[in-house]
Amino acid sequence: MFDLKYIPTSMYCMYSPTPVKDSTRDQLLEAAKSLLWEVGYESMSPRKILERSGAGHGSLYHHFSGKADLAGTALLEIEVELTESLDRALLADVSPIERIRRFLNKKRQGNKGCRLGRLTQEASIASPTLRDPIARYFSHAEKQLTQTLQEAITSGELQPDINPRDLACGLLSIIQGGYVLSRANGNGKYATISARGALALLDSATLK
Amino acid sequence: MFDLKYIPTSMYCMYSPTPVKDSTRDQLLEAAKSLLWEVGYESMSPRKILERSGAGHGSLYHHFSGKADLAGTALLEIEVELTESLDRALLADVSPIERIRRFLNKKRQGNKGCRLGRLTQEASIASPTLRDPIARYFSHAEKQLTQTLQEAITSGELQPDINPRDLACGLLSIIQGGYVLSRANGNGKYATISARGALALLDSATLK
DNA sequence: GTCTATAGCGTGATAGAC
DNA sequence: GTCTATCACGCTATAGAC
Repeated sequence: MFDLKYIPTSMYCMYSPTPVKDSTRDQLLEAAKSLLWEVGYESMSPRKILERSGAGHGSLYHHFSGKADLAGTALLEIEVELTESLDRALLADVSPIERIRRFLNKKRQGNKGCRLGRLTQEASIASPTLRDPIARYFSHAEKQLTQTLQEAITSGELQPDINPRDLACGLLSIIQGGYVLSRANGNGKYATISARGALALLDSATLK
Repeated sequence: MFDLKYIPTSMYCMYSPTPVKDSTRDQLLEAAKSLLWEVGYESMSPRKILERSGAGHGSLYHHFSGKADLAGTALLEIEVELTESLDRALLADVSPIERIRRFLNKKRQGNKGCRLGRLTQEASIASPTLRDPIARYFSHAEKQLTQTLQEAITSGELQPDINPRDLACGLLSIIQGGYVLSRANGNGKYATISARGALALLDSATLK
């Protein structure tokens, strides 16, 4: 049996023409998703979730087994959203290198951090409920970028002596590290500056 | 008057032939430094600090005004240590590009994260006590890397159309992002893989 | 300089009425 | 499905004896 309750909110549209986004459960999820981005998992107290969602104490523990369960469900939705966004950037409607550029040029909120990457430092991600969505997203991103870079080599756009997987990880890291620099310097622009550095390097490895 | 109490432990050797590293205050600092690396600031409770250091409750609040003060002092020491390590890698005893390679090739503990970068996601770094040492380190690193890359361009090692500051931020980001990937994947090797990607890109931007 | 006792507060969850 | 009351616990800090 396929329990509709466990389908991420962002996927409802695939199954229902009128997605119910204003149920108490959904409001709890939206509150959790925004708090995970703003303050992370450990600092996201039930109190804050209830304040932001407008839900009552009873509702949280009725719809979810607890904080970890709510966060895990929220992370599943975030995973879907980020994965869709990544796949859109890498859509094969332009040349492989052009897709990579589109990915690097994405708008990013440096001062807030990556919605998944920022949770990576917390001790609590040792728990599979929290770790799995994060690990799956990065694993998918690595795979898709590697494949796109491999295509770029095959098509003669990129120097053939470059290891596509190493470069894929390097590019993913630049994005994640750009967030770190942004927060360290208290200046969201560092995410953009770092991406620009990556674009320049990529350019010099590109065969004209 | 220059208060010796505020000289980072790692600098004692410069002033005294027999550095006192076993005082209760120093034990508290060492415990805080290791905990900041392992669990971060917010999860570093006074209880854990006292357990690890062997000090008693009274000592903590005698030597420091509280948790924030202790952490701030510990961060000052970490800042000095990381800065020294960076400067050693960039020592001008080899060619500029070779110095950059030495920096990228440093041994790193991917599964633990950067001792300063990992604190970047916590809400508490809004406080200057915690933010300043982190911001100073990254600012210094950006400056030193930029200068080294500029030298590489001047000496004809690096393509002149590359913006040294953008690239400096890109390289710093790759290191920081490598830590993020390592923790996301639960595999410390990603820090090395990302650095390898950076080295390859740098190679292709280097004039042979 | 270190000890013990204690305090106020927030967290994360449970119980049971409605 | 939501409400209020309540709980045990850990956090961070203070007080005052020694």
